[in-house]
Parts: sequence; C-alpha cells; structure tokens
Amino acid sequence: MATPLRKTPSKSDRKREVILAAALELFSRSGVDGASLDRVAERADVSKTNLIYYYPSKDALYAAVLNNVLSLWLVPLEAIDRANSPQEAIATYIRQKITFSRDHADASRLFCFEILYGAPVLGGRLRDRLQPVMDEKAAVFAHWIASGQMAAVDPYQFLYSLWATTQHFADFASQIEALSRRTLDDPAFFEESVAHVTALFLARIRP
Amino acid sequence: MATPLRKTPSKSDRKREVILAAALELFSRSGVDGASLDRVAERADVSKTNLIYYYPSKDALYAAVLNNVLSLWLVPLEAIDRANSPQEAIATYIRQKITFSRDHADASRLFCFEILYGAPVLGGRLRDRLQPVMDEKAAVFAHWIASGQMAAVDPYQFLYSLWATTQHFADFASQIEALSRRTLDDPAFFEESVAHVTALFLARIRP
DNA sequence: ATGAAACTAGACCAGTTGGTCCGGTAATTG
DNA sequence: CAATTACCGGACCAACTGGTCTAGTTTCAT
Repeated sequence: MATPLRKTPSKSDRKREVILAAALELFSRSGVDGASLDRVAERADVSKTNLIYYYPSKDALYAAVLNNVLSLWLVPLEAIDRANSPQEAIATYIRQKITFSRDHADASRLFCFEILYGAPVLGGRLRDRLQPVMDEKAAVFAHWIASGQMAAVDPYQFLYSLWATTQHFADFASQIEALSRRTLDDPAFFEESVAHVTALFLARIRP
Repeated sequence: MATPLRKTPSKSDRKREVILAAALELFSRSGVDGASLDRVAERADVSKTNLIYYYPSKDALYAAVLNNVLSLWLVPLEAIDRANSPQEAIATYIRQKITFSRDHADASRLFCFEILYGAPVLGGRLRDRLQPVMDEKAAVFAHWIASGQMAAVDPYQFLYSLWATTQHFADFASQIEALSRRTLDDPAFFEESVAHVTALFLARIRP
C-alpha cells in the first residue's frame, strides 16, 4: 500500500522479487498445495521466518505471485490497436502470446492452475481487470467487422480460441514434448507454431 | 490383473467405481496434493482403511483415476475415420470434444492438472497409447490432403489446436464464466461454441 | 459346517505442513 | 545519542498427512 517511492529498488524490494520468483517457480510446477513454504524459502535463499516476514501467509504470497502474473498476462492483449489492420494486429498478438508461452511458461502454468482451482483468488480480478480490457477489444473487433476488414465472428469466442491455442504451448508443453519431442525453445518449432496458429485464425477472418 | 470375469459387476467392482468417482471429483478440483485421502474416503462413503484396501496408496489411486480418464479422452480421437470427409469428421470430432468438456469437465481438468505437473504418471502412457493413435490420425489427415479434400496443414499442430480450443471450455470454464457469465450447460452457449470452433477449423482446411 | 480368503473399522504413528514466539541485530529518525 | 522501527533466525507447535497394525466380520467354495 503505502510503499515509500524510491528510484532505486531498495534491498527489501529486491528480496521480495527473489521470493516471488522462487514462489512462481515452485507453485507453477507443483501447484500451491504441492509446494511448501520451506521449499520456497530454500529456493529463494531466505529463512522461512524471513519469508513470512515479507508475506504473512502462504495465501498472501500466492496472491502476490498471481497478481504479478495477471499483469504480465494482460500486456499483449492491451496492445491490440484498432489503428492496425486486424490481420496485422492478430498476427502480432499471436506471436506475442506464443513468445510469452516460451519465455514465461511458468507464469502461464500458474495462471492455468489458478483457473483449474476455480479461480478462488483471481476470480474477482478477472472481472475487475480483465473484463474491461476484453470488452474494449471486443469493440475493436466489432469495428473491424463493421468496416469490412474482417469476417464476422463472435469476439469473445474468438479471444477464447486465441488464448486456448497460444497458451496450450506452455500449459501442455509436457504433452507436446511427449508426442512431438519438440520444444518452443527450438526456433524452428517456435516459428512453425506461430505460422500454424496465425494461418488458422487469419483464414477464419478473411473477409 | 487376474480379476475374475463376471457378467454382473461385483460389489467390490462397484465400490471401486464409487471410490474412483470420488477421487476424480476431488483431485480435479484441488489437484492431487490438495485433496486428502480422508476427504476422498468421506466423499466415497468408505473408511480410509477400506479405501487403502482397494488402492494401496494415493499414487496408485491417482494413477487408476488417470488411466480411466485417458481412456475416455481417447474415444473421440479414435473415431476419426478416413472414410468420412474431413469436414464431416472434424465437425463431429469438435462436437464430441466439446460435449466431453461439458459432461466430463472434471476428467478434462484432471488431465490438465497432470500435464501441468509435467505428466509424471501419464508421460509413458502418452507415448504408448496416445502417440500411436495420433500417428494413425495424422496419416488420415495426410490422405485427405493428398486427395485434395482439405488444404495442407501440419496434422500435429492441427490436432494440438483442436485439443486446445475444445478442452479450453472445460479447463478454463471458471474464466469463461467470469467473463461471459455463461456455461456449456446453457444449450445456446454450447451450440454457439460448437459453431464457432467448427467454423474456425473448417475455414482453415477449405481446399 | 468349516476353513480360507475377501473385506472392514478404529486406534495409532511418524513425517510434514503453515505458522508463532522469542530473542536479537541493523538501520532510521528524533 | 537514544529509541523506535525494520529486519532476521532458530526453536517450537498444533494440525494434518499418507499409511500401518490389529482385530475382527462377512462371503463362499467345498
């Protein structure tokens, strides 16, 4: 709340980040219940007491991590701009989301965990933070459709499908790896994936 | 293994099913670590000792549930038949998968959990059971493409996208509900969803 | 009927969990 | 300088976990 504004991150700020990173790492691999505070503290190289000093409870820590994740998650969506052509905007969005799946797979997985749990923590935030952005972007789609730049689609369903296909590369990476023995870290597979998903959605909106 | 073959399910068979159902319900809501054997036993209305009698450990129980889920999960995929047109086959597949997301959302979520965990239990099974079916269906796609019935796509990527979009309705139901305030149980939303996903994929494969 | 095998419950246990308490040190501020 | 505040670690704890042990009861083929 009333965190004093500083230019240089204070020592405690850095420590908070280290803890958050450790928590993200462990929570995203084992779920909240599967990861103990002991392990998080160990990973962050602080004592458990110290961890509890910064985040008074496991729930608080989990909520903090999740809010971070949600902010990250929103960035590409917010960038969708009606000034661009839908083709361009969607292609860019897909690339950004798949890049996110590659570079922040743990964040994506944690988000997925939370939704699977029934969004107990993020539920409200989805309505407060995501919903408005989503409605705004739905309006952008409506504009594009009305001006004949893209075929008519339900913007909400369209976004759901976009999220599903792009996040799948992070959340179901284990499955993809078991079946295709390939990872997004392989640049060829990364580009293939971007190309495939892009083609899928652009074919749909061709006017 | 050597379960005696009976026509009518024995009492113990029924009990096993009750336990499996309870375990699926709880595991799919809270993850394996989040659900205790006590709770599962309570839900299945048996004593914990009794539960342990049928499934000697939590891991064994989890594995049993998961194998059940995988079998269910495979059914629609196995039904894809080269004798049909790709348009028909894919439309049917999508409808079946979204139906599965509606009627077996818990199974879908548990599957998702397992993949998020890194597929520790199912990993081998994915290669043993899913991989062959997938390769077989990839060949069917190749046949359709070669015979000019559908546009060229990477069959594996295509299947990943199909899975992603259809399972999304189960796994991310909380999010969809928070944003759209609608459920697959609403027949109108169900049909909208089927129509949307079908249109998305059929547009892509139009020759 | 009877012996074996399947089945069941309650008491119990050792390990782990999230979290507290206490006692102290470093850094700020008056 | 004094004193308040922020920060930190180790011992500790009650609750819960997966799982065992014991001591029975039911089922069923012979």
